[in-house]
Amino acid sequence: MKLDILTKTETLDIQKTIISKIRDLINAKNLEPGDKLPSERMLSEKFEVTRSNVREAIQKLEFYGLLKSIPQSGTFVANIGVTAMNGMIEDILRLEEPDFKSLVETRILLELKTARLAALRRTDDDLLKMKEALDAYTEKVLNGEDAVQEDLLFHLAIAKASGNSTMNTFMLIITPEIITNFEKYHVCDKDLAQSGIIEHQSIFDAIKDQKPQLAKQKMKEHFSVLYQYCYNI
Amino acid sequence: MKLDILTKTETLDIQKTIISKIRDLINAKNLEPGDKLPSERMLSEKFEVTRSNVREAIQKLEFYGLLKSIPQSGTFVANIGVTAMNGMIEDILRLEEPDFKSLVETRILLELKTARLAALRRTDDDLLKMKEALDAYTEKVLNGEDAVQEDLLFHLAIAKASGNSTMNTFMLIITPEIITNFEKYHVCDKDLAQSGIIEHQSIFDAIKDQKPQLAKQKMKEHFSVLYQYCYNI
DNA sequence: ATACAAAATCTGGTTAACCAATTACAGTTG
DNA sequence: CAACTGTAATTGGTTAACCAGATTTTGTAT
Repeated sequence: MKLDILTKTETLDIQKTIISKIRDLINAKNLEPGDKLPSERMLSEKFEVTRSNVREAIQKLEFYGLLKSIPQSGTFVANIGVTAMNGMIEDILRLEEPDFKSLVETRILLELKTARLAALRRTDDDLLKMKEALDAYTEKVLNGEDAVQEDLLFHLAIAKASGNSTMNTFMLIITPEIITNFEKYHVCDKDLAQSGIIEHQSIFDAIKDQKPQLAKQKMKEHFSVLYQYCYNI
Repeated sequence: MKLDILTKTETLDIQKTIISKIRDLINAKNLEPGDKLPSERMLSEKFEVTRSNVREAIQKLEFYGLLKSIPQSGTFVANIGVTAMNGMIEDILRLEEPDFKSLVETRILLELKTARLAALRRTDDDLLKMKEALDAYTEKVLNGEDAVQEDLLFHLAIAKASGNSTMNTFMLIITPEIITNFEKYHVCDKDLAQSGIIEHQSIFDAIKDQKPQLAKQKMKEHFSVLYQYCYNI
């Protein structure tokens, strides 16, 4: 029986409350970029929460670039004005958990772009890594084994070859969630994997031959089935 | 004079070392999805680091969906096989800090898409919020004041209206970094802001009239100057 | 031998004390 | 009076002890 351990949702609610209180405080005190916030201890006392709670809230705002903590000195308002600060905190507070449709939509957007960029920028080393991932995938499928992981690694190899570190990071962020949802909705079939070999090969060839438009086109075809599927869930 | 406080880079290096040791351990013990890792205390002893260090490393791997901590029970390998696990950890370890070019490239990709989606999906409430942001921006510019924040909030309002929570989150993540770099490289001029009024209005109208292709086109024109600029840095 | 119950142990999470660097200020000196 | 210096208070970060729930082990009765 649960007694006093807070659930993840409750913890998140506390965090959101603290964040909005920090926003109110910044507005009330008219703090501008570079100004110092009250210390963590004072905030925890003022808000009647633990210092850990305050720290987590600050770290979240730091992740979104709104605050900046400096050791043995204090926490400061980042170089963003109050207007943007208020707007962004509002957005952060209202952020929903990503739904499957939104994930797939974003993945396709990113993958079409990374395929195109990879065709333009891939190094020989990138090509080698992609070939390895492609071969591993092909072998698994031909053996009739599950190849979801190898599929995924081939796509991540393309993202890396795109030379865009931001898109690479974003792909890494959404990939595990995509996998989880794939398994939940049983998206991947064996016959899909079979046709996947040819499609992957086509994408690889286009990138190898440095044909950006073709690479994008082949990636689009690769996703066409998935796209339809996800819009019907 | 610095004595024994570690810099942020050193802390990050320790974290990367721990992450790769966790990967080695998973491989050595052939841990599969659902299997339990040794406790944080054991790991900290085995790796000869503090438990805090181990916790941070685990939390990072949890962020990327590779591990899952359950209170009073243990840390478990997520539902991702060893192959994908190894590949993703390799990618995570090699992740670079995002460069400005990569940020702008990604922003443009996202904004073209969110503009299009917003034209398709915007609610009346979305439209109202966008109008408010647009008016605030216009007023500032006409008064000859700096309007970077209002500019940004208009774009974030579009991202929200796109109805895609993942893209919305990604926009929030890159926005502060974009601002910082804008200020560093002095990207925004006053005359840019002037022409920005007309461009923003065009984008807004297209979204209001639910013309996705036009919205995308107007957004593209809005970014054309920026695009050229950033590729010359 | 088996089923069940109770206690000891182990777990991730939380908290409060502690750390060293910074900062503010009072005191001192020229 | 100004510049400097040493000391005390303040800061975010770190650590070790603690918490309560989960797990395993042990003991007991059937």
